[in-house]
Amino acid sequence: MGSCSARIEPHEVDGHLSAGFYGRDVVEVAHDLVGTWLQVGSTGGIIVETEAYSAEDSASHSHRGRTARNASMFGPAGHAYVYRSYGLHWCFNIVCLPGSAVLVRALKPEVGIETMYRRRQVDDIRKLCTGPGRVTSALAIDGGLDGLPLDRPPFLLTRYLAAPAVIAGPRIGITRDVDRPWRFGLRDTRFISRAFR
DNA sequence: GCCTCGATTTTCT
DNA sequence: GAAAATCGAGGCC
Repeated sequence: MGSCSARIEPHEVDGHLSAGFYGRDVVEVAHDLVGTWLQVGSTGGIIVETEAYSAEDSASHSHRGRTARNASMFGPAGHAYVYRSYGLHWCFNIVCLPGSAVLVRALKPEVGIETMYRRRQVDDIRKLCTGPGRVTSALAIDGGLDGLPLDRPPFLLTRYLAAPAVIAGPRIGITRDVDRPWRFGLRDTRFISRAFR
């Protein structure tokens, strides 16, 4: 049988990004997610900032193995990992290879903007989805969505910008492995949580 | 604009 | 007991 022929995994199915897209090196996926469309229910926008966290990375929740909180990081690629940060905020991640995930840090708001203003209680569009805790607040993401697949409602993740200009730099808010340039951002946008150096 | 501080869950020492 | 992949408010310049 012809088991030696390479099989090309499609990265999109009916417009949705698929398991073949997510099940790659987390740094590549974090880079490639910049410029994609993320929608949850009626709210969403363009992903403009991400960070990669891998299994061999001491800044990652998965570094010391599986716990109740991080179990979704060891589940299927293309599912959500949602965790509580600093006891208050939720953070939304996209699971890649086992023990790795991409943190979504910022969106450019595009749809459901009035709903997002109502949820966020702010008057500045840059405070809607600029920052990981703000993204989950605006899109109503909480622990109830932890572990769910991203290729069906309430999620919608699709390619959007054709050839986004992506820049890279060190991650934010971590104390270990601080020098890895695993934060990615869209170059020409004001919806980034902090400037790249 | 900058800085400091406090809220609260999860994990580790 | 303390630190962590954060945010918003209040004080100051």
